Amino acid sequence: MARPSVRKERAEEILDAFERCIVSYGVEGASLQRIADEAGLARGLLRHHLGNRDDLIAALAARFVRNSEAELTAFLAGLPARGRLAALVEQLFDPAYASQAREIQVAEALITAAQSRPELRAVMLAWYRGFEAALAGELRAACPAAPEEKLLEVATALTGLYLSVDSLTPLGPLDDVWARSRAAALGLVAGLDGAAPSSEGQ
Amino acid sequence: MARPSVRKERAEEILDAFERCIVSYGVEGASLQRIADEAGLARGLLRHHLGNRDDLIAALAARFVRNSEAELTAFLAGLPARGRLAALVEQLFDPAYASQAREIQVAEALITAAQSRPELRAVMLAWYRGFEAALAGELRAACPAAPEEKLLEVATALTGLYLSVDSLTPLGPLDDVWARSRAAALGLVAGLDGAAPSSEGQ
DNA sequence: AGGTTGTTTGTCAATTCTGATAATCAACAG
DNA sequence: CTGTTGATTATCAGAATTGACAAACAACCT
Repeated sequence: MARPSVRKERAEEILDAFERCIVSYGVEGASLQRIADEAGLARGLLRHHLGNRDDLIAALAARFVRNSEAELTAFLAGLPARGRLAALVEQLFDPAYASQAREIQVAEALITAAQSRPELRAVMLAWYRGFEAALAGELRAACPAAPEEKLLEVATALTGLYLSVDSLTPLGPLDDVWARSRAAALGLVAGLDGAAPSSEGQ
Repeated sequence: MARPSVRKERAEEILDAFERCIVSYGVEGASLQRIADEAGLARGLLRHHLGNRDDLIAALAARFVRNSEAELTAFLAGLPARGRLAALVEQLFDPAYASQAREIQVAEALITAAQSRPELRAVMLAWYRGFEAALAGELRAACPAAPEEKLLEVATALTGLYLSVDSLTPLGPLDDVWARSRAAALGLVAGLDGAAPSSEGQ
């Protein structure tokens, strides 16, 4: 019938640019003009493809949750069967693997924005709970003998450490913080199967 | 000479309002108008008392570090001699004591802003390092037998958990996250003088 | 070619934000 | 009371932001 649509691609590019701006300026500091410049598009196209500012934020949050859950699933699926938990922590706290650092900074920005945008609250809370639950699931599978509350405790702690270490990236490399967070995370995981740690050390 | 000055008080009120706006909208989303409304003052007075926007941010960051360090010192000084570390963790992760939650959210916002405002980077990095070092000092005094790297590891982890749990407050109460973070923190501290840790160096 | 649909550019007005200055008001000293 | 200094209000112009619309343009179909 008519001209093929690039709407999907453009929408992705715009949301990518939005994320880059959010990392630098926060949600409320990312103006439409900045986003358009960052995406290399005219500002009017943002409106054409995704709507006004609120629509953009809603679209970003929706895509963020969708992609984040997919990445997490893929990440967990890629873990080896043996030494699984160690590998999980190892990669989670590897600054080289931290291409996801931007994702986490976006998450933090969206959580902050939830303070003045209640419609984001449920979305981001569900995201957080999903992340926590996914880690808890891994821990549960690897340490079936550990008490449930202990599993949740470690899952919460791993999530928290992961969030915080990524949120510090604007301050610089901080390799020692990454290393110590990883060491602490390994210690927490090792404490799950008590005196019989399946695989420790690196 | 002349009329007594309220500059100090006004400056404090303005910076308080600035902090409240930052918690809701982030540093770049806190416009001068919003700050003025929040403080109940005319926008012109912000300029009169503290200068332009950059001056305000600089003043806020300076006050934040100053106050935060003073509060931390007072907090540590108020800890009991016996069961000191347990009390420290207990209060650090007590949502009731979380009047400091706003302070931490301000810290996170300033760290985010450091991405686009390099002059904040050194300030906030020093703040973070100071917090970490203060905790490490407490741990060192309480567990002189523990290896230094282990002390730093736990100090980093406690700091990270504390930052992350506060950064989630926009999502709601999350009492379980507080409780589990506290439990994990207590576990980390207990591991310091427990069985000889096979600390894998880095 | 002609028509249809999607894309891009340009422009518009309304609002907000920022920096700056001038004028007004309030407290106090002499 | 009068002058000085600080606090407050009022106002201004320039820039940025946002939402909205219209016209030009490009790709594809019949």
